[in-house]
Parts: sequence; structure tokens; C-alpha cells
Amino acid sequence: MLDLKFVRENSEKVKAVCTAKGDQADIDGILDADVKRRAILTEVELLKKQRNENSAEVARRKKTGEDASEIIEATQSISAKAKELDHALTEIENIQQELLAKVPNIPHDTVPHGTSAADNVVHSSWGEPKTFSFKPLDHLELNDTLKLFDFPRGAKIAGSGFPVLTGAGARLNRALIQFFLDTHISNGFYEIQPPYFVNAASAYGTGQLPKSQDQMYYSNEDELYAIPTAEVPVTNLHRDELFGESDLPIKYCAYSACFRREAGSYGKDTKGFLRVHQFDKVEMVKFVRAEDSYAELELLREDAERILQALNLPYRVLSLCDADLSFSAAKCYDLEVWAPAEEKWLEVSSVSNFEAFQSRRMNIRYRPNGGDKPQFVHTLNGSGLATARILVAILENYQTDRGTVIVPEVLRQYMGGLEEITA
RNA sequence: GGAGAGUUGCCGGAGUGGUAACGGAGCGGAUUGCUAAUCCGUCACGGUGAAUAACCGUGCAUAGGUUCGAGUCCUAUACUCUCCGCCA
Repeated sequence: MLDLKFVRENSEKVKAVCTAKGDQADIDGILDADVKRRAILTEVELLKKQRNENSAEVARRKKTGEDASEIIEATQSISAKAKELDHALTEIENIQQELLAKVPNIPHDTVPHGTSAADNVVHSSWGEPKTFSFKPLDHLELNDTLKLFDFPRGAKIAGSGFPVLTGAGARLNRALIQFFLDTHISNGFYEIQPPYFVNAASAYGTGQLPKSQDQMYYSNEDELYAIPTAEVPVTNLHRDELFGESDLPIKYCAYSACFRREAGSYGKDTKGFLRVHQFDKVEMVKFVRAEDSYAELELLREDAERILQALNLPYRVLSLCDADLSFSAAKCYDLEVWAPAEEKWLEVSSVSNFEAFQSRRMNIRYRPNGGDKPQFVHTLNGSGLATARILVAILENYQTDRGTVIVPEVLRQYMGGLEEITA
């Protein structure tokens, strides 16, 4: 969420950002509500002041035994009027908050301009896209003989897009999770195992609500949302908390299953693991001082990149343009791995700086050294990484002409020393 | 699922209708010189304002209600703890 004062003072810029993102946020509605809100507020505060003074006078008279009935009677109408205006105020505040909660974040100055994902800028790349002396099989074809996962049975017991991992596939997936976590821990991240369901306040805090409600699984009975990423519970760990400056930065890593309805994306990336309703991901989350957040973003990107380097998977880094930036992000890098059979880049990680957009919603602040006023922390997160697409990338990149798959070296210790997955 | 207790500022903690004690931490200041002590000050959010001045309003889990006035009384909800039941 943006600062109301910022919107008030920079309304043209905010409108321009909304246009660039193709967002329909009602900025004029916010400004309009703001004028009304402040007018009512001034009026109601005056009434309350009068009421408080009268009440004090009643208290004084009762103490001395004087008659107070006249003041009491006069104050009744003041109170009634104040209550009426309070209701009007709440109403306009709610309208304003609702509108404000739908305004996307402002992109950082270093974010490239564009009109679609096609305008994302390649920031850097690592490794050479792998070539084969034979025609590489895609992950589904490899699976025909290797039996690493079972989509038909997943569809039978749950539904389309719910994979079942089997045998070496399950073990490889688990090895990836272990490897990711261990790597992050040795890089100074603190491990968290969060709940997989969150309440509405948490989903609102990270920005899934209100705009992306239809992308989350929801239990009506319990009013709980299945998490689309560990970012949601982990960032909300510190909702409504106040840090000391010396507590920062805080670096967490967390494994969780992730659940996404993917409403509206039917027909896109429907093949196998490319887009599924449930997958595993290790997420990194940081809470930092405002002045450090862009340096921390680069460090976070490097932390994510290191994983791909260790797996020896060629990748490129995109800096997302303003049109492609997600709702809450001020700047975002996507890491994409080359999939030689698909012959395309697969997004395996998103590393974002949200600045104070989330912390303002969640009320996460720190008190600067010197005892100054509390300030909002900046929050960042990055996937490090999601296993589904990494699984695809490993199978395609590490396949042999025998139809087997070599286990990347760093994963072998997590797979009982297994070097090659065979039929 | 049943019964009971509780939720107050950064932390601890008092307060049963008259406008949030007290203690501690952190920070700022003063003072004394020896790894510290002592004293003073210091909650947050919002409104009016050029203002980091001043004034005002709001905030005691959340949302309502009663009242001239609510931390305190009433209703609902959430969460925490204890006991019982059931169960991994």
C-alpha cells in the first residue's frame, strides 16, 4: 500500500504508474474521499472536544454537589451528532482504504519502461544453453521410462495440475529442497517452517488480498487461505511489530508447499510441471532498513543465482519492466533457466524489493538508532527456488542419449549417492 | 467438542464509571570521572500548521452497544493459557 500523503502529493505520478501497469486504480476517488474525510474529521474532532469539556464539567459539578442536568442534556445532542459523523467518517475511511489497497506499487527509477513482458531487459546471463548430439526429450517423454511422476493418478485423486512424485522423482524433489535450505542456511538465512494456511489479514499484508483473491484456495468454513508462497506467512511473522535498528537485517528461508488456483491461465504452459496447482518452493525473505534495500536486492539475487550455478544450469536474469512488474513490487528480477527440449526459458525465481509497500500494510517498523520516530522496514523476497520447474530443467539438461538422467553432483549426497537415474 | 481464566505502550504490570499508576529496556540530556552509578526527559497514530512549534482528536485484543463520560458495564468475535473429552 502506498502512503496516503504520497498519493495526495504525487497524484499525477501515481496515475501514470497505473496507466503503465494497465491498472484501473481509482486515484481521483481516493483524493475525493480524502477531501471529504478530512472535512468530517475536523468537524467531529471539534464536537468531541466540546463533549470532553462538558463531561469534565459534569464530573466537577457532581463532586461539589452542583446540578449538572442542564449540561448533560446539552451534551446529549453533541454526542449524538458526533456519533453520526463518526459513522460517516468510518464509511468514507473504508471506501478510501479499499481504493488505496488496490493501487499498485511505484516502480523504482532503475526499472525499465515497457508495455509488456516482451520489454523486460536481460540483466545478465550465466553459462551456455546446452546443446545435444541427439534430439533431447522433454520431461514428460523422459518420464515415460523413468517413472518419476504420475499426472494421471494425481488428476484421479485430486485434480488436473496436482502432480504425484514417485520413486527417484520424489527423492530428487526432496533432495532439491534439502539442498536449497542447507545452502541458504550456510549463507546466513534462518530457517522457518510456516503454516500452509493463513488468515485474511496475512493475505492482505503481503498484497494477495484484495486483488488476487481468486488465485488462492480458500476454506470458507475456517476463513483460511492456502498459501501461494511461503512469502505470505513468513513476511507476516512480524506483522504489527517494532524492531530496533540493530535487529536488522533479518534473513529468513522457508520451505513450503505452494498452492495456486491459476484461474484465468488455462491453456498456458499446461504441459506437465510447467504450471501446476501445487508445488514445492524454498523462499527467502528479508526485512531491512530503507536505505539498504536496493543493495540487499542485489545480494538476494546473487543468493538465488548461486543455487543455479551450483546445479550448473544455464540461466539468464531479467529486470522486469514496469508493465510486467507485479502489484506489490517496486523492482523485480526474474531468473530463467534454459530448457533445451522445450526450447524456451523457464522462470524459476523472482527476486523482488517491495520497499515499504508490504510493511505499511502489515505495520512492520523499526526504531532508528538515536530514538527517532519508527520507520517502516523494507521487505524483500526471492524464490530460492521452486522445485517444479527446476525438476524440468534438470531432467532436460542432464539427460543422456540412453534416456537416463545424471544426478547433479551437489544433489547426490541427498540421494544416497545416486549418480544416475535409470529406468 | 465442553468448562474456566486471561488479552493494557518496546517489555513487565496496576487500574470495577470521572478521562491510563508504577517498574524495566532503549534513546536523548544533565552530573559525577573509571568498564558504571545517579538525576531529568521520552508511547503511537491522525487532524490543523511553514514547522522536527503549539493546539486538538483517537488508541487499553477486534467490532458494536449503554452513558454527559467506558480500560472499567453489556453483546458478539478472535487469540492465549489451564483442565476434561477425542485424536495424530
